[in-house]
Amino acid sequence: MDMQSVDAAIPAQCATCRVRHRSICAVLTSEELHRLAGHSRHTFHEAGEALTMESDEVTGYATVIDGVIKLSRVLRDGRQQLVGLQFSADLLGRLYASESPLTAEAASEVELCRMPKLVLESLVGTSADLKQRLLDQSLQDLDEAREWMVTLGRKTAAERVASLLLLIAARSVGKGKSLTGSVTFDLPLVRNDMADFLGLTIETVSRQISKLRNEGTIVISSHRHVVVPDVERLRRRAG
Amino acid sequence: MDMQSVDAAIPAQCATCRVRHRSICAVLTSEELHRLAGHSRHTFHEAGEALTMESDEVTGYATVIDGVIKLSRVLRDGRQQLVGLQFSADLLGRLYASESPLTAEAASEVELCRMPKLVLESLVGTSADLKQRLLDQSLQDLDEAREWMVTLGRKTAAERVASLLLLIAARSVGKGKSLTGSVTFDLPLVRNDMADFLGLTIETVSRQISKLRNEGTIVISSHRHVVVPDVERLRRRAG
DNA sequence: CGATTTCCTTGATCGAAGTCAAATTGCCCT
DNA sequence: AGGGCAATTTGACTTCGATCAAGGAAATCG
Repeated sequence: MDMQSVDAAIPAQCATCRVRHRSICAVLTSEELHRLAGHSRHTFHEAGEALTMESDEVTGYATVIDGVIKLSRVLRDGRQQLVGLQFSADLLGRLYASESPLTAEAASEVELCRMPKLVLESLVGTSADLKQRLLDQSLQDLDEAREWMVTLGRKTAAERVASLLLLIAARSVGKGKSLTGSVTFDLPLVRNDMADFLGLTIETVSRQISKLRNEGTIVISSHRHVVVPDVERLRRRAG
Repeated sequence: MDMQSVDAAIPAQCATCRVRHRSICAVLTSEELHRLAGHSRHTFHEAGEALTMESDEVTGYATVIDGVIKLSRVLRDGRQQLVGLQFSADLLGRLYASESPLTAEAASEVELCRMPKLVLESLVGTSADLKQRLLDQSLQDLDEAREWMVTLGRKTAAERVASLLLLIAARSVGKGKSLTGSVTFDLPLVRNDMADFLGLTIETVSRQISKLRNEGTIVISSHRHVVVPDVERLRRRAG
């Protein structure tokens, strides 16, 4: 078996996929890829579009090709809390749940690769590698959720904002890469979303950003573009 | 193969185990049980004893036989946040981590069934059922962590205390059982632990408990014993 | 059994973040 | 380029929970 034939065996739509080597598809054999690709299709969504509502029946999963997705929960009286962000290559959807425990909403323009619920689930049943990958991913998501519990429970407003900037900075440079020196990125969230992620009000978020800007920890142009001249300094501000 | 011979094949120490049918051991074959039991031993710990420290090297996992364990993270300046509780039958330890991301401390008297890291991990590699079970568990832990993020980010002090009482009440009646009518249980946490779980101070927790007591939502005798005459009413107070 | 320590409650005051209100900025769209 | 709208910033004031302080109830121990 030479490389040529292996490559040829990959579905056409997967061969050009930008997240092919970082998504769950990275652990699938070409045969498994075919099984999945035969039922997959790409969809496009604009910022603000709801992708899944709390308590909705779950009909499928999706890999995030491009864009950022907000995961949130809402209390009966309307108070909202973001509980996670999903970036490029992440898998969207609560595995095995018949109804979604969360609301998923596009924070930016989003491209998804959707697949039917049962197709992915049966693949999990037959591929130990895929199951392992999903286990690793959910353990890491759990670590991140607990880390964020510390932010929500014990940090000041300024520390929370700094923590969020760090989190987004880390994602924007790419998973696994070290975060040092200076970083530049665009915020995928509007102030309101930041407030909902941080358990604060929009006014408090704005004031804390101004404070970080005034003390030189960050430089902001046009509300969305952020420059962090010294990541270590921002990290100290994050508590 | 008759039932007698199957039962006989179970390790002696497992045959009398109180959590045998609820812990990860429930999905193991008798052969796998033997592999595990050969390297397992029970340990006993008193309230307040540290079981694992943040950044400690992880040498093993443990099933909680009896008692309650606090999982926490501490900021450099000493602020502490509980990020989870582990009850009877739960598995203690972050799978695959070489160093613990959390501190684990006994909240009450605790009995553990300890097993070496590599023994469990190799069992996960060979048993699809075990891997599935661990995946299900970590997905559920993630759901709970996110649920708690809502509590920490968006609820008032009174709602947080009510939420914690509900969480403990649900665990005390047993997983999967419905929680309605009236419930009675003992708090496994002192006020200080409650405060650290809720992102509040001990004084605020005490005041909110007094408030819930004065309005008749709960009845408390001797600081630890709680009666909830109407669970639905407590649920409304939890936001 | 009384002494000591730890845990819990309650009161008085303070401060960080929330609320209400009013600019200001930037973006989209003819 | 200008008008309109949504997002953001900033200011004035309020409030909820933190902090500081004291006293009371329970568990622990000699």
